[in-house]
Amino acid sequence: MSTPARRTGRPRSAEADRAILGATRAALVELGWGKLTMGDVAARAGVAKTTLYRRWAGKNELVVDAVAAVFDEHLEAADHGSLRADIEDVVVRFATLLERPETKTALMAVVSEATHDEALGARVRSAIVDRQKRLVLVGRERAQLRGELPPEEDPAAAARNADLIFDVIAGSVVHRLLVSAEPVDREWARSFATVLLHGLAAASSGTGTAPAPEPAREHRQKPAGSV
Amino acid sequence: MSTPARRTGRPRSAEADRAILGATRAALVELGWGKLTMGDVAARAGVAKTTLYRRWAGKNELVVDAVAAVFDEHLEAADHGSLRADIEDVVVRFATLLERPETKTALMAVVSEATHDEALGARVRSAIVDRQKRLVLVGRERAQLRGELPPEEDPAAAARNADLIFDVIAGSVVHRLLVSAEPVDREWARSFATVLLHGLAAASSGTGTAPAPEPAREHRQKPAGSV
Amino acid sequence: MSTPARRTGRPRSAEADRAILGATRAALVELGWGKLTMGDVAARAGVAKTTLYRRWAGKNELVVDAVAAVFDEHLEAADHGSLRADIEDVVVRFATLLERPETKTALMAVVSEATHDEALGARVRSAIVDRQKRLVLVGRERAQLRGELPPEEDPAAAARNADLIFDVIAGSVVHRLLVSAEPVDREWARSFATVLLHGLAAASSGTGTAPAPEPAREHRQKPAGSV
Amino acid sequence: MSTPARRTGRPRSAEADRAILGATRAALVELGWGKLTMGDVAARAGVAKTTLYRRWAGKNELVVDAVAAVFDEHLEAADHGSLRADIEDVVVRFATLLERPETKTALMAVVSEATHDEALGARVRSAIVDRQKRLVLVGRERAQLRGELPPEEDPAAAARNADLIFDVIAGSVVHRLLVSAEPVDREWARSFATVLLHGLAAASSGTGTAPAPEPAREHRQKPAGSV
DNA sequence: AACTAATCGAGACGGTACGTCAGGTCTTTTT
DNA sequence: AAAAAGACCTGACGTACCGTCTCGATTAGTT
Repeated sequence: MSTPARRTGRPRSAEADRAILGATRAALVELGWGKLTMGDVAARAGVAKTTLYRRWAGKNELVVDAVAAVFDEHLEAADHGSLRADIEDVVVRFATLLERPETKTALMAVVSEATHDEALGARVRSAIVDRQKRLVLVGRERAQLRGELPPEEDPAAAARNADLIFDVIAGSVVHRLLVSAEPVDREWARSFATVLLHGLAAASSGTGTAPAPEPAREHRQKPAGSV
Repeated sequence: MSTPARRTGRPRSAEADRAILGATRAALVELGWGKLTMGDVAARAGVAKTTLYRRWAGKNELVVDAVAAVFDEHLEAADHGSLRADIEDVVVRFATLLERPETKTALMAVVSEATHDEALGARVRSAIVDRQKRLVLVGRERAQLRGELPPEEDPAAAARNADLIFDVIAGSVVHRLLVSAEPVDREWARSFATVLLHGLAAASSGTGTAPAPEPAREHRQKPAGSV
Repeated sequence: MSTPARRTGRPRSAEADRAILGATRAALVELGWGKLTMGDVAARAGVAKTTLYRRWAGKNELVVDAVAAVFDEHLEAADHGSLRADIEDVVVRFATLLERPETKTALMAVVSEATHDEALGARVRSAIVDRQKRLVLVGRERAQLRGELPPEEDPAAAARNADLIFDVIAGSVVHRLLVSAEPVDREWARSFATVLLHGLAAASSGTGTAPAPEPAREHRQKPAGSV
Repeated sequence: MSTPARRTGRPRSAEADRAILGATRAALVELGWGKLTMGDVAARAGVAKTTLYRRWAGKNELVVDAVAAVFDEHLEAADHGSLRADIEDVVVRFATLLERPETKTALMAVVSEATHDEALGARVRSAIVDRQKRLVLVGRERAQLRGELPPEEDPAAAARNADLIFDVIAGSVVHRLLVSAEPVDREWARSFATVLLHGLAAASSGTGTAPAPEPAREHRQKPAGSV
């Protein structure tokens, strides 16, 4: 039933697929996105260039698949007993993953290409991004079961909310690591979790207004320019 | 005294610099990062390729400078009377900027390259990223003057905090737009501001612990769409 | 046994070879050596530059081969019934060949380059020069059969002699045409043949001494150093 | 009358001229014609490129002048007591000159360029070639004084004859050295002189016919391939 | 002694060609 | 039919020289 109508001729080597993806990751580590070439990957995999192009449309597609596998392997959401712990954990996990040399460049490069190639964008989202979003959903559900967050009522709102949270988490970590080029350590993760936790609570409680921020009585004598 | 030791030989044409950066931006709009070539930029600027290479080491460096000018022009922090309004405004401004065709790809591409070229990374930060960080500092100060946020006590903590906030804002917007490929509209800006506002309050007050999250009793009366 | 180990992969296009050499000759005619560029040749031949470089190391090598073909086509030694007629004929033929626009510059340019590129020199000799030397050998043999010249006894001396004669003929014609820039017409050919014919007779007869040159009666009263 | 209307302004440095020509020769030795660049010559001479172009139109003109000086220095016709000795001597002298690395390439290169630049051709002839022709004239006159050659009667024929002899001598030596790439040693010079001497005698005596070449009795049974 | 005009060094400039490299396609033989 | 091998076209790369063009700084000769 699943076997897709066995065709005539020599079947594609499954071995080759593995070798190619492996070679791609290895090349990414050694050379980075920019210097990685199809010819080089083919040579590393002990495969002809033709074989590569028979399976992937180009460099972008190949790299997306090669990197997707790495993401799949390393993103699991363990239950740490509290929402804060779960957030901190997922932040650190994601950061660790992004610090691997093969993902570091590849992700940004592929995202960059995706800005003018809608098909590639879709592939990136389905193969890499969306599977991470699952973590947010799982984490929220756990928090709700624990009573740390209120249950959802409107499914659409819930989805929007999850998207927002996901963009905040993933975006912040990526920006910290790849743009600011600063480490995501335990301390940063804790600070970030603090911000997020309070934001989350407010968003979930529907508070559309600013919190009464600790009366903040008389700081106004503070001179400008203090930054 | 300031004149930087007037050297011998024909001085570099300032005109050329302007023409090249302009041509680079034009080419970015028309072709995007990937299709932009040094030869094309030179031709558009009415300049020899060598003149380009005499001033910039390569495509990356050139694009960083060209894009930096755009950022400089469009990032100003107007005072909107409240921290929430200021946040929403900066988010929308930044998103608008990122949606321009010349910045869209260019930024990510350059960040991607910067992951294996430290000098380029430094250039990106000093020419583009750090100047945006100013907005965060200005906004915070205003909020403090308004009494919306408490004054800083530990300068180091203040700096760390500003960095965090900056990564959260910039990262979230970038991720939303370029990775998730969803629009940053007024509504999203509002939701994001809500999250950030509460997180900010908590972070500023030094609350390292989870908020007593509004005992989560009765959120259910809240209508949907609240994020 | 002769088949040179038929290899795998796409074989080189013989068509391309022909097109390239043809294009090179055409370009030489139109532009001359100096203005001929690899890119232009490739374009004329409807071939990629890389294909050119895959087969020839550079302009020099390419031109040698292209010119060699012309020489091959146009140098044949017809039997004109006498040594004098044969010499005159070969001189005129060679001159005609050298006056063709594609050979004119090309030959000297390549020789010039060969003075500091031994491999190129060897190529020039094997592809162009040595095949002309054949004409000398054939002509001498015919003359010997006719009884115009004595047979050779020492093979080594014979070879040396042929080399000498060849250098004299080729060198004189080249110098007349390309250095002195005077035409090689029937009259010049006749004068040259006269000189060579007598010299040949003396050299062949082994006469190492000057001929008794028409007693040369009494010019010696003329004072020396008059110039 | 000779002073060319002394103009105002700073006069050209005679020192520079010397330095440039010297540097050109040095560069020719080290790099050969092809790799010699104007910029390099200027640098070696400690002079700006502008200074070079103010005095010479280009590489060709510069090299012609640089090489001409070398020829001038080294070509003198000493009287060796006999026509044969004079011929051998001039052949060896010329060969020695042509074997110098700076003349070797330069001469052919310049001749090659001259084939499509008439002005350059004229310059080459007046600066280099024609001054060598003098040697032929001097040698012939001496030989006539010695009684080795008959005096000239028709001045036009005499000039034609001198041109022929000159092309034969210079051409043969150049061809031997630069095309055949064989040495011009004493032995070769002797063989060449033998050929020329007899040819000269015949040409001078107006003998337009072949010599009776030593009856050449019965060599015809000689098998082919003897060369 | 001041003026004038050409030269000098330095080096940037617009060009042209170089030879190389990667992307992707096509053709051949082998499996 | 798919695979390995490798030639092919396209197009950009970054470099090297070309010959020209500013510059500011020297030099003579002229006023």
